[in-house]
Amino acid sequence: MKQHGMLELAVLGLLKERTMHGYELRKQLGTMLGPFWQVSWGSLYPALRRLTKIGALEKVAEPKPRKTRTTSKTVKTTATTGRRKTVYRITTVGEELFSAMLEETSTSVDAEHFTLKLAFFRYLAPEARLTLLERRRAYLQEKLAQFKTNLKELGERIDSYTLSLQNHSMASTERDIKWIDELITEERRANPAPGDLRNA
Amino acid sequence: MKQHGMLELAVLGLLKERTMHGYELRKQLGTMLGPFWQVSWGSLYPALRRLTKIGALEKVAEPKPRKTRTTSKTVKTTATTGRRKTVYRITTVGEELFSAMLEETSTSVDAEHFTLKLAFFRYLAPEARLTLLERRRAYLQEKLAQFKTNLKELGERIDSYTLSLQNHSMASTERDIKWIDELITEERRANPAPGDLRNA
DNA sequence: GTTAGCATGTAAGGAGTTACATGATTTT
DNA sequence: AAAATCATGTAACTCCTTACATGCTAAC
Repeated sequence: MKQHGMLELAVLGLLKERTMHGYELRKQLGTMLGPFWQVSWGSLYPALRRLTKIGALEKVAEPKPRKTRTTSKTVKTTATTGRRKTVYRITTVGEELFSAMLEETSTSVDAEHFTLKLAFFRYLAPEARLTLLERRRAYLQEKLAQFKTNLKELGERIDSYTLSLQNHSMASTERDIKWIDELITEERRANPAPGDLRNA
Repeated sequence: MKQHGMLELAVLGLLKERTMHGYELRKQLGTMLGPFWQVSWGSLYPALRRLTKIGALEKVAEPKPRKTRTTSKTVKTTATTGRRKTVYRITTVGEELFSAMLEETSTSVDAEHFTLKLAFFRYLAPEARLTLLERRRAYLQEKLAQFKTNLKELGERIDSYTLSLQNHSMASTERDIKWIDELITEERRANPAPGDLRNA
């Protein structure tokens, strides 16, 4: 039971839709979560092994050891090196692990965790979605308050670059909050809470 | 010669202004770079030791070993444990290290590095500032293009959450670019390049 | 026939975190 | 006198990256 494991959550989530091999997985990661999310081979492949070892994934197509017809030299059967497309499929264990990780609300407040979970929101129950959105909102609001305190403390003795930085960061945070608000509104509209008599 | 060492750069930069002890340093870090930048003790204190060891910092006020008047029990001189406010000062070596790290353009393209360097922009030469700004701009533009490619590739089969995420991220990136543009404009206005005849 | 992209992995290490451990000083 | 906050540090660990190492396959 890992606390973090963002990569593992992402991998499991992608494999829920269809089987894929490592190389493909990496590209999909970039397309789904945006171009800032780039994983290296050095972390992806070990993650796949780990997940396979604990039974969350299984190899669907063993890379058939093939005879290397290396332009008629020595025809050697490269059993260990005969690797080509190790395709992975998620298991029942994996599905459960995915759900557990997705539902764990404790760590999901920072930008990266939140972004990742949002990408798999459709797998979450409506109430869990709202919880997450509200936690994220509260976190951002807290940071916003800290920005304001900072600016007062810094007062005059602050150079133009730092000031510009603070202002830009604050504005970004404010827009993030507005965006979360939109998501919350939309969420409530689609899944009204029991007892919510807004459209009576 | 570390490639990264963001923390060390930040510490040196703050100590350029005035001497500080660890605890104070941590708070200043938060106020200067925004509330998202929180370092833990477990990384700050080791960093201070490292910097001291290589001669970039020096302890300005040894924590005087004092007699612990522990309510008249055994009056023991706690020499090793008698620690209270280890104040650090930057040395000439440290100043040079700071400049070297700040001027190193290679790694400063991601958000965190860029933010950090911007906070110390006044210590950079105008040309170096422009170089950094333009590198960051190019990086963001590249990411923006990737966003657009992604959206085309994903096409229809994308859920509303992921779509919202992509759109928000793209909009953020676009605003970041605009902000950089403003910084560039302001920079050129304040320090016109030789041969720039804009205000002839 | 050689470059570019596909495909998989390992070893070493960097940068930081959490949890632990201790004690002083100030505020309530 | 208790609680909060100031203050410093260590050990173990996590997650990820870079650099290395290998080889296939398609395109030009």
